[in-house]
Amino acid sequence: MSETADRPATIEDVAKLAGVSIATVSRALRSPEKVAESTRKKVTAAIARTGYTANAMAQNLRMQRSQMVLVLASSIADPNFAGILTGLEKAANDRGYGVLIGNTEGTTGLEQNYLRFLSTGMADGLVLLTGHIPVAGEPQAPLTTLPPIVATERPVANAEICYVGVDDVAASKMATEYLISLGHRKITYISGGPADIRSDLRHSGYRRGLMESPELLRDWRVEGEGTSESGRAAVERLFIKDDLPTAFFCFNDNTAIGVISALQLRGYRVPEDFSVLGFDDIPFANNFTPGLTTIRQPRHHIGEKAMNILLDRLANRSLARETLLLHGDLIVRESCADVSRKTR
Amino acid sequence: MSETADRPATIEDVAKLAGVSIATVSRALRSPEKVAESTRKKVTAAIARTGYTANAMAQNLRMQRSQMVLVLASSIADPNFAGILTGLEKAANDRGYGVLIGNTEGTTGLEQNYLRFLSTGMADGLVLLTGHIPVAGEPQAPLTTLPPIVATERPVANAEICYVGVDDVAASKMATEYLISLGHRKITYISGGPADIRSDLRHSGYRRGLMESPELLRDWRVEGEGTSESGRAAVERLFIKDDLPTAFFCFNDNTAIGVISALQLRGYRVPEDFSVLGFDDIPFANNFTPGLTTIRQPRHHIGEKAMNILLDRLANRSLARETLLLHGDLIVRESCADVSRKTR
DNA sequence: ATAGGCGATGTAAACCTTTACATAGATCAA
DNA sequence: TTGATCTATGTAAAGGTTTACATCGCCTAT
Repeated sequence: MSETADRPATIEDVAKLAGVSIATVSRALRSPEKVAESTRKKVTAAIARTGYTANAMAQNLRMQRSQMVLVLASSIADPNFAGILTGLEKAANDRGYGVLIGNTEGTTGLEQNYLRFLSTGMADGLVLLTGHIPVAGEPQAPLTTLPPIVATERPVANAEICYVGVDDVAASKMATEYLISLGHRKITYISGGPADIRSDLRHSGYRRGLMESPELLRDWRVEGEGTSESGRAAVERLFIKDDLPTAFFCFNDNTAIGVISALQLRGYRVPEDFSVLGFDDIPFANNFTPGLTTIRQPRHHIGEKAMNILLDRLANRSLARETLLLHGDLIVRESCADVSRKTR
Repeated sequence: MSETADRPATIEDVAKLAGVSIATVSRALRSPEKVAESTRKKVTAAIARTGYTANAMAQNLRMQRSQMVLVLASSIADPNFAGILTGLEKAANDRGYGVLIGNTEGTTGLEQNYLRFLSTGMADGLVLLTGHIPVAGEPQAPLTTLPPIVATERPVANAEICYVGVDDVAASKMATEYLISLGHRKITYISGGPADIRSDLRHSGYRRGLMESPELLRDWRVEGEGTSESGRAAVERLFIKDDLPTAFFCFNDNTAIGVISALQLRGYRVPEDFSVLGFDDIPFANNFTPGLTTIRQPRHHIGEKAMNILLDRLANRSLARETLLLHGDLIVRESCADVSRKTR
């Protein structure tokens, strides 16, 4: 196919071969209706012969954009990350954009560093999974003017930023109501730590669920950190106090797994002795024994929506803030049981 | 800090402010030793005042590179992916490169599409986690000349391509010897499917482990697919045949988890009745009950090494093929027991 | 005193596109 | 026939860098 060239073919090579000017070649590619049928054919043929592909750097320089989006995440290893990234990536790819990833590990130093992609024009927009607006710092340019941003996974506190995520409140309310419907009357909420906004949202959803029958149920929050260790620890603290619920609604699946294993370690069975309900539906929830009853986050969908909103804003320069809360499904597996079957 | 400008400052703005030519500004940044101390100071001051950051597109166009690497993976959700990506990402970032990710989902269509980053010069190099060289196809430029490539996670068959990964053979041999040392004499290997080269490597490591005492042990391979479902299915087939091992060495942790849950479902206990050993040490292996004894892949390290090799090649244009096999550690948890304690 | 050398800086080309504007030819109406 | 209109194409500028080469002082050695 391509000419025997060490250096990739340029638009000029194509023009020469087709016997036209480079402007015509460019037009033949970008706005074919502006060039005569016959000429278009000649150009197409020349492109095929030379194996020409437009140089993205030159295009982007000229057009003042990069067709690239920066995704900033505090932990790539987070079980939710892969699913969201898949969605982000698909939507971006469908619209000719590329996804650049930046793993901040929660440090502002790395975060700073990734902002270079923004300040140098290497990325046109930003997807935030960190939960906070990147801090402007010394070493790099101050980024006085941030590009279009959309947050996913976790909302950004105190900021007018687009957000796409699961409807934490509604989903948690649904989860709690489900536990109530199974006959549970003593339900604790194991939190995800004070720093995580989502934990508060889920807590408030839980409280709304309880309000259905306020005379019977008490708002009972136990602190966790969103890890399975913290789930275990929470259970231990409850046992020490000797005040036990019949059901646990956990901030996330990791916590739920910790809770279950702590209970099992003490010789109790789930769901026969205690019911445990998680959040996220991480890939592993189904492989765990017992299968985890949980709220499924539509991760892929979340990612897709988020990217599409970002790219829309990039295209329109529309600045309307938009918040999109997606429905989370209750996935019933084996970790919750009707309280009447409780044997303890 | 920065001038009140709608448009980002260019090198020209800096030059004007500092009273020098743009060449001098460029030199002050890229080869400071070539410019007089006094001038350098003026330039630095001007840069600070304008908030100048060099335009990456212009730089890259001029220098004929992009400082970007494309990572092609068949599944972002693979439990090994996150760890490797973290390593790739860190090494790239340390050396001023960005990581562009492409999720092929195993389809050649998407794969094709991502190659545009290569043919347009948007990426300088390629990290392959797909296990095969991308196929040259119609729609995009034929990519007659592939950029520097390095494979990780899984080697590329029949190709002279750099590879960085865990030493499957050695690690599997070690795993098998460990089972033997626990007194097991009937050990099956549950494979990862015929298409996966790594499965064969691990199988051959397993066989080498058996060779220590060939008179006692038989090479016993059962087909799986690397999923927990396939692990479950493999166990069921063995029960139907009524020919059971005392220990299972599984292609990966997912399979091992499937094997264990199938055994538990039939009322057996692990490790009391059967020992099960996995591979990968996925993040979940530690949260499973029983804790999974497995081989740990040094994912982060693998990613780092792979990226560094790629960037070295990018810098030197050295074409020497290099294969780097990293040591995998045996992580002893609870899923394997001494056969003398077997109760069945 | 003067040639030669050296250090610091400027000039301009090159990297590869896109696109506003200019031009040329054709068609058409009066 | 002539001017107007329209279509197809070419010319050249612009986008922001880097860097080879030219230039210009100044210092030093003869």
